[in-house]
Amino acid sequence: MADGPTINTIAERAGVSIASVSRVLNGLPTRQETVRKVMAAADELGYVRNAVARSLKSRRTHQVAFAMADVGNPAYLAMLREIQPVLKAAGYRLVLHSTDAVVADEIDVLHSLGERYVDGLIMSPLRVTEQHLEMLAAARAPVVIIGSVPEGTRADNVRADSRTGVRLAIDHLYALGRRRIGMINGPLDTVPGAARGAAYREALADLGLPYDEDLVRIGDFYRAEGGRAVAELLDRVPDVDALMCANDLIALGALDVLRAAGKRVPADVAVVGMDDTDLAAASWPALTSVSLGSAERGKAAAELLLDRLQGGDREPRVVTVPPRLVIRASTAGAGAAHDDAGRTERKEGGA
Amino acid sequence: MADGPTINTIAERAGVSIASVSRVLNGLPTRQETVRKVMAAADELGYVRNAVARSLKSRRTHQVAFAMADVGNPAYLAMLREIQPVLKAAGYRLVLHSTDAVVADEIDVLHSLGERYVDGLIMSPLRVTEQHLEMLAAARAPVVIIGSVPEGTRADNVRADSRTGVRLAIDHLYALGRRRIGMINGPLDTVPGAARGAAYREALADLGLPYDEDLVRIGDFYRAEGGRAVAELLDRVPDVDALMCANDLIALGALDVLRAAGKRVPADVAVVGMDDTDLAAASWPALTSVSLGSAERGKAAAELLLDRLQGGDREPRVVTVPPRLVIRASTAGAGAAHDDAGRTERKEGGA
DNA sequence: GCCCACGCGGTAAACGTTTACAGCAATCGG
DNA sequence: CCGATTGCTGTAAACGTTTACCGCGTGGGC
Repeated sequence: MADGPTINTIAERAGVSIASVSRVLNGLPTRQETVRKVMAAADELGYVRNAVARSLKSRRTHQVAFAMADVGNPAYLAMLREIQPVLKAAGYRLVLHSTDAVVADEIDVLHSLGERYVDGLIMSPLRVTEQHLEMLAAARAPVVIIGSVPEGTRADNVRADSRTGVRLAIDHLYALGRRRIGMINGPLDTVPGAARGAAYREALADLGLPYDEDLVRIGDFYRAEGGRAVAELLDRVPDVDALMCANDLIALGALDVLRAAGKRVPADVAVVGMDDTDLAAASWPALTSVSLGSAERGKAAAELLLDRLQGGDREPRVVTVPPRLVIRASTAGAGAAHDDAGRTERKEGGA
Repeated sequence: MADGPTINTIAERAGVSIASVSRVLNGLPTRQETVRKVMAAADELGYVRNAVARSLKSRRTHQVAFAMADVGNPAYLAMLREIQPVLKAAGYRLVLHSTDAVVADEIDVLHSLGERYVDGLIMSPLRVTEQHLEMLAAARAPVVIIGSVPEGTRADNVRADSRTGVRLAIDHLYALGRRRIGMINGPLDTVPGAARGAAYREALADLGLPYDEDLVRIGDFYRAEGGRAVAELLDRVPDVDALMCANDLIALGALDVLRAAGKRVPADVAVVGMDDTDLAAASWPALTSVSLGSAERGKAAAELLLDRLQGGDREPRVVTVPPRLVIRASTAGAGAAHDDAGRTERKEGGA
């Protein structure tokens, strides 16, 4: 492999100084003749700029990190799908971190910003601890947080509005005549878990429905756990007629268990998921799901970060993406509301 | 933010030379006293090593790139999920490229290896062109290809065996008594498309079934396209009794269309997908699917690359991951073969 | 015909590390 | 008691760029 050509090799071959080579390569004003010679030499040698040396001098890596809680979670993937092209278009590479929602790993990522291998970071922590906030304040590079963060945190922030989202779903169920509406939630010490639980309670209250502890079960944000929680709920409240699930995976678990228990969906029990992932459209019956705009949030986060990287020191900005209820067969009855091809068309929404 | 501390700042503060600081930081033999002073200074200053400068000098970036054809495709995601932790454990960061299966983009990625911002690359091209091979030969860093590559290519290579995979599926359908077995394939100029098409033909021949052009439809590897192709097939061959789909997305499209056409699955038409993605377990009826070991392939690729990065110049190696048929309700009848929790347990297979 | 301005291009320093080499003190063997 | 060895440490050069600065030659204005 012979240790590729450098700017020096070119300079020698073209008979000019390395400064000139650099200038040509960067398109700075240079005499035509010189440009020609340098270009020719570069071509012949198959020269490619060394990104590392460049970064060292220019203090810009043209890399951005995205720390996702879980590579397996389709909601984060939806973000990733949007983030990637935005960054790419702006000439940034994407470094992917998976933190498995482990706080220590997230802190690690924030700490590693000090190594300066990226120009900025997009992060979506499930839990936000005191330590997160400290590290955030001390961060050596701009950070955009996807998810809610306390008032006054000095970081750009993109939020979903799961409160309104849950509200949309409950109203929908209510309008369908459901009155025994259960909730299957994830851990309450997570940001989304807490928000969704509170919103559920609030929505019931506003509709004049009683809050019944037996109707609320806590599991984890995964399919098997969700199923387990549903089984528990069925045990206590056999006549439940609707389930609000804190995400789509839980809802899939709910479908599994309901089917096994001989309940018809939606005739006996209507099911609503959350995040409107690809799985919602793939399942059968297709899941009604509250879209929290994962894609839009990803896009917004990427754009905020780019803006901050290019622009200067504006005040931190908060973007809130409105939720949207996507109605499918799991609530809308036998009409098999065939929304079909999954991704493709959903282009409304977005602030 | 004040321009973070460098090795120089520490040296000054600790009253030693920068060489000593570097030595301490790298754990090279040093007097206890010196170690103490340096560590203290580093701590007080909140020093973090600059990765870029480090890379420049050491010629190692501790980054590896993964170029996936499509961030949306669950098969690639399965790879990603395995690649990420392997790299992380070895101290490498992951740079993610999405090429949208566009040849020019893939070539771009190969070319950019010359920038030396990564130590190696894992790539999974859908098509392999002459240009790919040229660039591969000239690549400035080790590359592992996931997918088949011509004999004699000097690159590590991880393959699926879709030939055997298709065979498993067809044999299964045959054993269930199906004789009018259709195939919905992706483009024939892709590596997997070609392989799967040929394998289908072969499998039929071996079973003594006639090859009927009307039973084969070509679409693309997506859901809507898959559905369209199935509709076409139904039109020509109304009594088709089984469908071999070239991937799970196509199979989902098939389920959509069959349902709309009033065909029962599997009673009237059995459906087999391929790749055994999460979607297969989520759909209803759950899809029988041929696992081509995406996860295993990802893992193997990462391990090959690491080995090459650490070890020296061994001969290129080819790893083939055996396929596995995962039987679910879409072929196995009403028994609703509840394989449930999606990921979690499937731990067999793997070479 | 001089001086100044201007356009180019070269020299060298810097970015923050790692590391070869040399120097120096202390220790050991003879 | 001296030379050689050993154990640490400091100096300086490199890694491959970008860029501030300076010098040179040309052309124009007076």
